[in-house]
Amino acid sequence: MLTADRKPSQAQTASPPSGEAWFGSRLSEMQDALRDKGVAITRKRAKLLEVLLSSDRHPSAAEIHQGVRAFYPETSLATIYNTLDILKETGQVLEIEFSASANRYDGRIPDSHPHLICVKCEKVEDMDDDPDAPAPSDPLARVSQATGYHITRLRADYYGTCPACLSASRAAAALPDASPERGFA
Amino acid sequence: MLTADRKPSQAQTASPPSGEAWFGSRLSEMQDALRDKGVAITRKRAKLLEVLLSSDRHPSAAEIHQGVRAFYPETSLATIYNTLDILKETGQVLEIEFSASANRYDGRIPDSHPHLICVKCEKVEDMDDDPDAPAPSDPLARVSQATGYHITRLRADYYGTCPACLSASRAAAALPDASPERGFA
DNA sequence: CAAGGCGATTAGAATCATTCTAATTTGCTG
DNA sequence: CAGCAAATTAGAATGATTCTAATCGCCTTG
Repeated sequence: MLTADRKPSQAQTASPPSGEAWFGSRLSEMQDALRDKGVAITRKRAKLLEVLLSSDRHPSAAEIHQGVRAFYPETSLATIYNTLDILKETGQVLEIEFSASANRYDGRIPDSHPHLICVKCEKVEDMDDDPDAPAPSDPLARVSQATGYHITRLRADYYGTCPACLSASRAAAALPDASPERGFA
Repeated sequence: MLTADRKPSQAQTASPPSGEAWFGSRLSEMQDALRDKGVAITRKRAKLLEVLLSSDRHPSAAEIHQGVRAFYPETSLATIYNTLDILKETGQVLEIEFSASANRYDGRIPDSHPHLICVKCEKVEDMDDDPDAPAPSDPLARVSQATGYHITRLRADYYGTCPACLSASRAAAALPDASPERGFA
């Protein structure tokens, strides 16, 4: 089956595999990743991780900022973005991009996965897509039916390096200091 | 099979079903949609459609602006965004959102579909995913293998209205002028 | 315990895509 | 040709994100 995070009333939640030791283990994973990267885990950064994992609403940078500020009022937004960048680099956080509003962050399931996004209230939910579902048919209809959402749009994008850029960077590896690299995260 | 738009050298292209009458028919579709919406198809708007369909690189608003300006130098960016909004509303254009850089637009295949996005050169290509492919297994590996890209991330998001907002708007329909609606496009 | 060093943090400025605003122009329709 | 609504414009406003340069805090070493 295919499920969306629901209010307590509903059955399966997608995000936390089960709802217990999960928090602690994700937290250590993230901390380990930071340590491996060689950056310090300061109190503010630790709190940021906590806020990120505690929220089930895929918070924005500003929301995380507020959460950290509740404990360390002197925290600047720059610190949030800074730490979020590091977490992105280490694959510990998934950035859900929007152009018209603020990005949202998912620290619970850092791997690529589908989301359910309400275009009205801006809720962002994790989604589980079950491999052994019946008929693939129309994904929009299938997801609508399974989640109770009225799905109108699917966004599926693969990010990577194109063949041309791959060979360009291979060439650059030989004689360093070559072509300009612009690009998406 | 699964293919990406390639330079002339390569085989299948994903976007134009075949490469002939396609342009004209897409153009009429878009124009019809605008007419149905009751908005005028001015010379600038007509040129915008042309620019959008001529480009195979998923242009940004600024790039479209330049393209239209080549013919009507007095065109303002506001007109571009304005028309793009109408096209989005009518489902004639697909917006590919980025937060760190400008959005990109796809007028060739306005329906939801996956894209291949090079994180280095920022190229955006349409992708065809074939239903009768062999093993689903790891989508990243599969797409990498099929396209020559080095795929590192998949973004799959479903957009729609959540159950709560659905019932809220049904209620609002009864007694109009109710709850604030914020939301994504 | 002092000095040095370096990463973390900060406030605020800068950037940049997008949206808004208010005024002007355009192109009908009668 | 008058009148009107839609289209268009320049420029200001917004808002998320990034950058900058200065300060701070903490750890190590002498």
